[in-house]
Amino acid sequence: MNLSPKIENFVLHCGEMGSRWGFNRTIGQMVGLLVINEHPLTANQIAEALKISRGNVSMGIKELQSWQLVKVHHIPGDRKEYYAPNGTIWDLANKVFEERRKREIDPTLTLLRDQILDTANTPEEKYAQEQMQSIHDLLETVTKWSAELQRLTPEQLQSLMKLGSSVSKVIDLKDKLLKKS
Amino acid sequence: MNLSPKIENFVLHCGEMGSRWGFNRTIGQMVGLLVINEHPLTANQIAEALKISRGNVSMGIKELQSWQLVKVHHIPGDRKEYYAPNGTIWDLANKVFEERRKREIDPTLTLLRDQILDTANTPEEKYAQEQMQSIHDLLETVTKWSAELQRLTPEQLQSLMKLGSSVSKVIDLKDKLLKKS
DNA sequence: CTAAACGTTCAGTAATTATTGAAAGTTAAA
DNA sequence: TTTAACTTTCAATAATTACTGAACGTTTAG
Repeated sequence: MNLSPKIENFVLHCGEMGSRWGFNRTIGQMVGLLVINEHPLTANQIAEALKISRGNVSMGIKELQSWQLVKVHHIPGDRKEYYAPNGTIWDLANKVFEERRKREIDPTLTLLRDQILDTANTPEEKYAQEQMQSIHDLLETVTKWSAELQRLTPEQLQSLMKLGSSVSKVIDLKDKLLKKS
Repeated sequence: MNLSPKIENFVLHCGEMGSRWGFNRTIGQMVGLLVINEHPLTANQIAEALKISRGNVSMGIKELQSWQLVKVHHIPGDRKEYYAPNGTIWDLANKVFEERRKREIDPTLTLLRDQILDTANTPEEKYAQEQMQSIHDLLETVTKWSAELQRLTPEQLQSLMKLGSSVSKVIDLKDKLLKKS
């Protein structure tokens, strides 16, 4: 398991990105490695390629499974587990979004709702609640939108983009149609 | 500068979120504190409220300024600097997105483009390039979309959401209109 | 000019997070 | 049942990241 410079470069970059997207560097590299390889890899191959311990691979895989990002393959007559990405690039990105929504946005929305419902005792609390309401509305809007986008196939999205239409134009169209009907 | 339990709760939560959004916990708390307070705060007030050192506040403010998230106020006859959020909640969110795009997405796109243009020497590299192409397309699509969304006011977005229309319906409409014309 | 009031920097240290590797767990072939 | 081939776990430790506080810089009032 020796990586070509090109592929190594990509894998290292995935590591840097991974640490900004909710994983650590090593786990980012693992995803990169799995994505870039056409065939599933064993834990030992991963350890060798990334020069990390076998135990670390095991923990990384566990973490990735909690994000639903990898799936396990088996080869008849072979007891090793072979790991591969759980879906297309698009699927993986969706899963990360979805999981982060669950872990970060949803608890925040709950907290904000609780605070907003509580009565404000002072002018400071009044202002605080208004701000929390803004954050709440923003998060709700963004999550609803991303849910909408996730429903589309990448092809749908791209064909829309390629039409060169801006979303605001589409919204205008929508508004016009609604007024007519 | 003593925080009410309600507000402290919010600020602590911002700390947790901050560490998942590209800052550290303390900086997240600083943003929370500034956002929740109607009036700008001095560095000492921030240090006292969050129970951190004066030096740490200075570093945090510097970091937040590099993200364009705070602005400085001055009161005539007062040498202290007063810090406040640089815009509405919506503005702040946009700035974070924008900054992360610059720092993370753009360099990734550059790397991917370089690799894709390079000639593939082996079948593995061929497959690797295909995957990189997918990632490239995904990132481009997502950034273009988020740019579109950023152009809209929160009101526009929310009114659209409240119509109960899914984006795919809007796309269908768009397609129909294009065929007719 | 001096002192007071503020902001910044950064070396040292504390806190947190990631990794290793040895031990224990699991499975299945012989 | 034993053994070999694999995976998992986790305490110890390494690596990274964040924080403090003292020293220094700057500005202005007296």
